[in-house]
Amino acid sequence: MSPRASATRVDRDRMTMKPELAALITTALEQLVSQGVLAGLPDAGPQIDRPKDPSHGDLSCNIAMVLAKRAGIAPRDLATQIIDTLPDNTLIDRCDIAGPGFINFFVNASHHTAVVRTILESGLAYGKSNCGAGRQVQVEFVSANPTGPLHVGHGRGAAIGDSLSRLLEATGWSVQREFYYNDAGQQINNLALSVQARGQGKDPDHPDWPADGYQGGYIEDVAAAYMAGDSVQAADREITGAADVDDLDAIREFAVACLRREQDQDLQAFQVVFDEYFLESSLYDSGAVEETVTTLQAAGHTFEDQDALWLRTTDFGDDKDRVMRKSEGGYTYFVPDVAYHHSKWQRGYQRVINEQGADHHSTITRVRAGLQGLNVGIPEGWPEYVLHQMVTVMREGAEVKLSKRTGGYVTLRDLIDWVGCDATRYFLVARAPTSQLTFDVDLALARSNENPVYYIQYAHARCVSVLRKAAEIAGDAHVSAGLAYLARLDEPETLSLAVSLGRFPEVVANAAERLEPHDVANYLRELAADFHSFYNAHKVLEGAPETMQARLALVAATRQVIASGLDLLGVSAPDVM
RNA sequence: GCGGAAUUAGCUCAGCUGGAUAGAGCGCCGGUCUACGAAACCGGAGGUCGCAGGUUCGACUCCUGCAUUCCGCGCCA
Repeated sequence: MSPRASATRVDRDRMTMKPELAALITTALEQLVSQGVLAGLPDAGPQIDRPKDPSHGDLSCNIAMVLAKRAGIAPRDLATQIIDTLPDNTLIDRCDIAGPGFINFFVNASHHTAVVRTILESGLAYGKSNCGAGRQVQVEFVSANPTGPLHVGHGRGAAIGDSLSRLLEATGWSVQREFYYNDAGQQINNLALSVQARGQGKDPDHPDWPADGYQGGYIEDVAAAYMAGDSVQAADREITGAADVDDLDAIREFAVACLRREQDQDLQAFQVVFDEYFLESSLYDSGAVEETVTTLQAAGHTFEDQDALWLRTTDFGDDKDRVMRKSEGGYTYFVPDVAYHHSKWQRGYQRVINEQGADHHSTITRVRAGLQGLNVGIPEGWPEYVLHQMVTVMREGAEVKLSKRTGGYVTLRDLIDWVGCDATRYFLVARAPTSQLTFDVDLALARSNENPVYYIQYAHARCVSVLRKAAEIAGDAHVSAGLAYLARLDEPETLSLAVSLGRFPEVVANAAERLEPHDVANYLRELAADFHSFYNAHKVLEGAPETMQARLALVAATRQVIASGLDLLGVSAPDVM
């Protein structure tokens, strides 16, 4: 286990009752060692799980089965000895030995409900941790070419990348969000030629239409604006159309600005904000591309063949060598890619995560190989990658393949227009990145519990509604008063909700460590279900005042956790729906 | 052909980095509102975790092979 992973584990466990139990078990094991029953302690601490089946207790431990062989004792016998040796404590009410040798622990109910106080006292800090310890991490995502509107795949990247960033921030990392902007290279020429052709009144059926031209309707809009002399204000530039159909440079600049502006607006509507847009063109301007080539040459990793310059990427695990400089003199895309990642390293990011579509997966080996070839001390597995699979869009039972704006692919803007920002973000982030995603537009619009976004948001709105009603009677006093009566929270549905609330810090830490934001989405679905069950089983605003106040505190804590969890996904937590 | 990802209920998907009788939602069947928000809740039926081996106290999870699907595989980006 790496030092980092080990630090993470300790940090995560500190926030739950797991470490308390782990400490008790470790004490017992030490005792057994001193008695000569065990030869030594295990390398890692005892593994403690939350059983799925309630009859197996609140926590369980497999340590007896792990140590049985080495100790020469039957697992169940060893389990008995461990239980008998456990120090006195208030955490565990009782424990069982089950199956082949599991030790099942039943936690005292007060430890479950105590989390309500913790949540209300910590507020927004509940669920956060500090295993990042303020270290820097860069997350690069979206990085779309400025040749058209963002498509649904970019949307998935935006949702995952931004949520990852939020998770890392919540676990103590200092995150920089970066968008790599491919504003140089052949595809930009194709863009300029396409706009020019439209400016000349040609359409894609015209015999002189550029070979790799972009055919979408948005090209016509750009051409019309350029010829009309419109001004375009994008985040990093303002350009006025020169209206000269022969000036390809002016067209290029104008078109890039137009599409940059459109992407900016899409991302704004999606509530995703970047700290830095890194321009590919700057790598040429600064000489970084040239420098990359000469460094790789000096390091002896290149060779010339058929008038081209090659990098021996096979030295670093690639299946074949790659061309760096084409025989006609230009560089392949992979050279600026290496220069770009080198710049990340030079900027001091010892940890970098690239969120990309899985269709780019073959560049990973190449980029890493190029970075190794530079021989500047970059670790082999640097940078990290999170790859997401394709997205298909379904509507009324059929796949949607056409979009008005592009003439082809469905855009992120289409999705936002159809179902709103919240539902779009939730659905795009709620599935494991490695699985292909079917985005069902009708499902995202449904207002029932088949739609998890509304299901979770509805739970939040319900909490707010109850709290509002209680406040009309006695202000906020009820909630704080309830902390004195948490022992009243003793029904199964109520305890189950409290247990779920207590899991939140583990879920956040684990999702951040595994770089899997969908864990949070799944957790929120379960938490909302627990809340709805509790809500239907027990009237909050009725019964004994002490019970009511305790339940109000529980509701306030639930509201807090749902809001925090939704925020990690970039989804709003409405008070009313 | 090579590389990557996937394969779990009729459908869409989880499965906590090896644990106990594999879970949700939808759909299907049956219940619950003169209402703290029914956008909700409760119950039922539904599975050979693609197939075959292996590793071990224990495999949906790890390893090997096979099958199927998707994505890449240019001196394009």
